[in-house]
Amino acid sequence: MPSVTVENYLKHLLLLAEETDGLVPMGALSAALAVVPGTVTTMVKSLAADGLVVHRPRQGVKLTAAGRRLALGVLRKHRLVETFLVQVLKMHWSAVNAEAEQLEHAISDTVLDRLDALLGHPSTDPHGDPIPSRLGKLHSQVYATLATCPLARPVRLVRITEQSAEFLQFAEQHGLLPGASARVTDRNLAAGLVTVQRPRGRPLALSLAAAGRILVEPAR
Amino acid sequence: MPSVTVENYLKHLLLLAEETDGLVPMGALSAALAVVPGTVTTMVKSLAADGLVVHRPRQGVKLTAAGRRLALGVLRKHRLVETFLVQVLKMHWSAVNAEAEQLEHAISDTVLDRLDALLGHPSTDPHGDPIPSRLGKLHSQVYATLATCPLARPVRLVRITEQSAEFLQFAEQHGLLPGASARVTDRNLAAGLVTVQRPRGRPLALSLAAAGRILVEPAR
DNA sequence: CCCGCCATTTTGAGTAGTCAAAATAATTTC
DNA sequence: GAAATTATTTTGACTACTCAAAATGGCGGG
Repeated sequence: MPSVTVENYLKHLLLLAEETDGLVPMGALSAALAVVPGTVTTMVKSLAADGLVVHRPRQGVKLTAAGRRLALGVLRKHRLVETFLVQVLKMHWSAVNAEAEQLEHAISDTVLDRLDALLGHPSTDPHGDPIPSRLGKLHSQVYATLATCPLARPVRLVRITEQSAEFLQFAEQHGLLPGASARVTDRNLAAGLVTVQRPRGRPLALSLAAAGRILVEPAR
Repeated sequence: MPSVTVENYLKHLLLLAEETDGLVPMGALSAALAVVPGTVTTMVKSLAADGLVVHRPRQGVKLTAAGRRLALGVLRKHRLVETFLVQVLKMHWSAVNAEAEQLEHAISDTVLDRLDALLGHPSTDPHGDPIPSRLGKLHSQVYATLATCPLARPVRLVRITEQSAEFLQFAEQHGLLPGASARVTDRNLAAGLVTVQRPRGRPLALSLAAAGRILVEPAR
């Protein structure tokens, strides 16, 4: 049975792999886990010895098939627990990430399956992030973001890829929830500013970085 | 924040204190936690240094007020989680102890309060064990058991103080659930045997030890 | 009163995970 | 192409928890 620590290394590796697409640099992992780089090196070598990752020294790490399978299991627990906390316990979506961080390591597969059924086998969590299936399929679609979508066209928000409670509260405050409609009216690369327009709302300015965390699809 | 290990030491100490009423011998704790006695000695000394227990060398341990408060918190989580697993997720009561053993260390007070409200603030868990209140009150009543109650009088089962899945399945098989009615028709101390009669059932023989784990109150 | 038994404590050692800081590579800069 | 910067790895040390096995203390039986 993998330890809590191992599960966290694998989970973050999976999350970082989505972005960096290939080898994850040690520094990125170190930052994500909030441990010093030396610790990551040590730990990654032991994960490699267990066949969960491959380590290219001085270059980075990536998951093996076995490591990915484990990581998907943890991610599934995390996102199903989040969904439960919001839908059944009526918690605020900005608070559930921290809670799920703990519970994902304590919940058994048996309990998870019951939870899944209770929730009606949801395919995304409250942030719009896809929930891996029991078999470890992750229907990860490539979406545009508010930083990259066409100007002036109506879009629907599908996913907020940022977990910090502050950001999520800010997003909600301005109606930027999964499912909402909007339109990017202006994008100023030089200033790093994006202006979005919500139906019946005033224009809202976002940093390019923030806009890049909000995934959208064409409306209608 | 106390570690999982510390929480387990304190919880088992609380449970054992109910039985031994006073100082818990090191050996009992060692057996309950499934670690060698030397480990318990070391650990208890460090708990004592933190003011969570008092250690009388060569005699035993007991909780301080601070230790008891923490232990009651853990027990509350354990029993509320068990109740949730049975009532909401419809799990079998013989399986939930093992699950709760894990979850009790991962669930926050916030989530716990919501769970408590969702369940309607129950006062006992599915085994009939009392759930400590949020303030740490444990309405522990003194009950008779099938090994000590008057002969021939109708009684109602209120609580099964044994968590092993095998025992619980056996109990259920014969209708020995909290809430059920029964009558002790015979008690043979020499043979260590108790005979109980359920309404519309055949007489059932139990060991004295098993009978002592089933708490009852006078029916009606 | 001493012997032996049992529970407990001590001692020495191991595992998992972590940090601080020095050593080493790789990459960029000039 | 040497020097400087930055990422990574090594080394040595620490914490929390555990076990095995030897030492100790208390107690009942003779």
